[in-house]
Amino acid sequence: MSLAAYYGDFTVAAASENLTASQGKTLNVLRRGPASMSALATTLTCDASNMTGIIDRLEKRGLVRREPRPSDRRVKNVVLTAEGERVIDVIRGKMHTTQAGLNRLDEQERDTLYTLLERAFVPQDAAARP
Amino acid sequence: MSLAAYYGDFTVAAASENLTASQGKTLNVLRRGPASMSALATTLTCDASNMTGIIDRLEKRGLVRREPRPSDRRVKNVVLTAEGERVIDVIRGKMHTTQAGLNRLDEQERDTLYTLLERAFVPQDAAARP
DNA sequence: GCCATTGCTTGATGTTCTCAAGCATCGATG
DNA sequence: CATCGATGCTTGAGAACATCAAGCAATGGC
Repeated sequence: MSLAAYYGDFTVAAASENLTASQGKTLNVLRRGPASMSALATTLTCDASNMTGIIDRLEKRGLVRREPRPSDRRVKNVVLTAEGERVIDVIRGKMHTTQAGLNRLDEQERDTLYTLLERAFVPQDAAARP
Repeated sequence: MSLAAYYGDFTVAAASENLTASQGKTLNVLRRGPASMSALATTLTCDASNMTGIIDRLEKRGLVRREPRPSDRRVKNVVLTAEGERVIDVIRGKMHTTQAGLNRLDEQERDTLYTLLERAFVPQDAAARP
């Protein structure tokens, strides 16, 4: 199935940087900007207690940083470090299959695809380009 | 990101039937017909030893059956049981978000979307309709 | 100040995932 | 045939992931 191809590819690319799929997805979400633990959990549709462990491991490797949010001291803002940014860029660059797949379409077709996906699946949020 | 929405939805639907995402994906693949352990592992981009455990648990719940392949006694063919078919149908029916998203497109747009996805991501296989 | 709510963490339990190792079968080659 | 490399699956160990219940700290309304 089409979408599985995308995720399989992402998993392989993430693994090449010694990251699990969940860690890769988390970095990918953080590319858009800092987010609280609960916001990450919501986006990745998992329990908040789950994010604690994932962020723990990413932080231990210096890819991510927990910062307090002054306006609400309960909240931890998770931020990509420079190294984290580098790693997620490398991963995205390595997604050969997806890139090759998208290259099979011309520019106008790619635009159409993105527009349709956006309308179908993203009610609230800006579209992310695979 | 658009594709994450699809999988989040699938995860929730699978959980409502007390299945994990991996178990749900496995049943979903088997909808197309029986497959060997290694074929499943390839499709789901994971290790063969991984499938053993997943199929073990699905089999214990009667959703799936291992059958020997007479032409090659090393191979185990994994087959959906009637109950397994019922469960995966329920799950697919529960994917409200995806359904609602696709309903936001008219028929011609859906066709375009499927065609583009197919051309971009599925070189070898028939297209699967989400 | 009280108290329900929210945000995050901890601990327990089961599942997933990967790797290395193992056993059985197959197919080809001598 | 007999052997031997390759293939299909399983097992076991160790890490990560997932979910739930419980807990603590901070918040905001009363």
